[in-house]
Amino acid sequence: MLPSPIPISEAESLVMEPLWRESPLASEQIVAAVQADSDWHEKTIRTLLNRLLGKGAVSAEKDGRRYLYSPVLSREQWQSQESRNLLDRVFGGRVAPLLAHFSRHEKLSAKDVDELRKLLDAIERKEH
Amino acid sequence: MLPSPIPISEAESLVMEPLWRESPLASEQIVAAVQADSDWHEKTIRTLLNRLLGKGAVSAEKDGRRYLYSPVLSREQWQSQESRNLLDRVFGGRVAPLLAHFSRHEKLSAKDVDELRKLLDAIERKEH
DNA sequence: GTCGATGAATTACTGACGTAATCTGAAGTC
DNA sequence: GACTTCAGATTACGTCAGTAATTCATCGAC
Repeated sequence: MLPSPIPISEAESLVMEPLWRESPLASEQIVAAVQADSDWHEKTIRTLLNRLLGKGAVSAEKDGRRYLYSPVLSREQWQSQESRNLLDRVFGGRVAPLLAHFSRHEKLSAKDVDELRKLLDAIERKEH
Repeated sequence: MLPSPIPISEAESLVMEPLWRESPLASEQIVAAVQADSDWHEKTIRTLLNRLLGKGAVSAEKDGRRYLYSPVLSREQWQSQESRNLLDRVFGGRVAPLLAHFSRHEKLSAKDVDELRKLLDAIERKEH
């Protein structure tokens, strides 16, 4: 069974960020890390952390007087959720139109193009 | 100057759908078209249409006793907005990781792969 | 064993969104 | 011209997200 999607908001994803880089972390460390990239109030960050806990997107283990938090939702799972959501909502669930869109509207560097070509090669080799 | 983004909600995008297929349309036609794909109440659809008007995502021109509506935000512009939003929020603004993600996690048909190869060829030819 | 600090839990407020119901004004009907 | 009808405009209401402030519980300091 695929991991059932855990929807998190954009603000919540920014609180996941430090946990995706390193875990477990104490809330104080999370607050510090998030504040390095934003001007959110400590209270705000703790609220978001608690909501993530409520949703099951992070877990907490008691460490003496405080908790240590770890991600349950992985960054990859989240990226999958969000990508699939865009795909379904905006491109009728089909990948090719999305990629065509990107190739038309986003500047792809020569390096991007090269990398993509290698990806395609790898996919074809896998299919045969 | 790029068209400034007009954020619309998911429900609103479903009301744009018939207008993207054909325009202008009277509200009654829009209601009928949306109801073909959903069970929303007529009032709900008209409310969404009005919000879209307020946001400037559609325009209205008087036609006797009623209005005819046309999209201002094109489907392509909307797809661009949403794609860029995903890219920035989830993939740090870089295209390659997004595509790598798709190639790893989404099933691409042989036809998709072929199509993509052609796109890459076209891009390279344009760049030289 | 009381007091303050500090983390966690609870509560709060605003705006947007989903989902309508109600009100209004003009156009057609009798 | 009063009455109905219907499109559009206004108002409503619960929920969730963003952004906190407030309260509670516990642990260490005196």
